[in-house]
Amino acid sequence: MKSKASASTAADGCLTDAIKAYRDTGAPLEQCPVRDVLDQIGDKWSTLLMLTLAERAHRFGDLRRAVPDISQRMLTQTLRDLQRDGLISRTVHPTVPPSVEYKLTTLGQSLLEPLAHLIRWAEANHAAIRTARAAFPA
Amino acid sequence: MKSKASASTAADGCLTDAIKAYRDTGAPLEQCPVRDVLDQIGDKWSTLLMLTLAERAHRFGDLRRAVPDISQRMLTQTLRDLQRDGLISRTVHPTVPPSVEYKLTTLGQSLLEPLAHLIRWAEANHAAIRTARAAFPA
DNA sequence: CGGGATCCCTGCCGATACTG
DNA sequence: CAGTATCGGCAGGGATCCCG
Repeated sequence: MKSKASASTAADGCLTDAIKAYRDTGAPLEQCPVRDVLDQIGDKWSTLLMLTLAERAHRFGDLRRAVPDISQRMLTQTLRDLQRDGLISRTVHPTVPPSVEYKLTTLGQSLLEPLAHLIRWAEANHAAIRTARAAFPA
Repeated sequence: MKSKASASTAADGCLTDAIKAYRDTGAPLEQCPVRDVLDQIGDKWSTLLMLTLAERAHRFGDLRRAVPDISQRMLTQTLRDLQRDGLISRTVHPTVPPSVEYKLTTLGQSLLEPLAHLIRWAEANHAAIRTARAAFPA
């Protein structure tokens, strides 16, 4: 990595290496890990549910109450997608009425750490973004 | 923060605090910093362009070549949105033919650091995700 | 309680053509 | 070269109803 004497950490150089290295493989761009992961966590609800489950395991109804503005269709679907990718586990307790518990898997918990950085950045810089946005001409 | 003796870092506790603290303010959920930022970087091209610009400043055509599968409509639009949020700068050189240079702002560069964590996670765990995905019943 | 099935609409995004 | 303008598909996602 060429030194750039910038204020940031080692982030600069490493970032695009990932993309370029992948591009050089000739593999279809759609399978790029960065794109694949970002597609998943970039949807409307995944991250929010991950954060909610980071707190503690939740039942279906708990999640609805924790994220009031999600439709149960999207709740079901997002949970299934997260489970499909191995980020959360789904446990059915054969009680009556049924009870289903969702919790993060080890893989899902490992995602929390990079997410935490992003969230801290969001909180720290949200004001700056909103300011820039307001100052921008229509 | 209650100790949980989990394997992860201090991530767990801090994460949801952000959401909950915001929820408690009674402010509209739509203005939650986490949601707002995620909405922006979660779209199809923003992150990819940020990463490309992390390498070096690019002209419009350079970006098209660097990200081959983006339409010029989305390139224009995504660049404008990123500029609007103060993440990149747009400099027009009054040459003929015109030349426009895009580069990260300081704010944009600061976003690279949390993004780098996410990308490293994506690279490290992409295989696990694909495995889980393949093993999941239709 | 925890979903599945269906209807429908918005807006994201691609393709194409045109301009300074 | 660096855009703008317009059209159109279709997938993301909400609302509602139904079921074990």
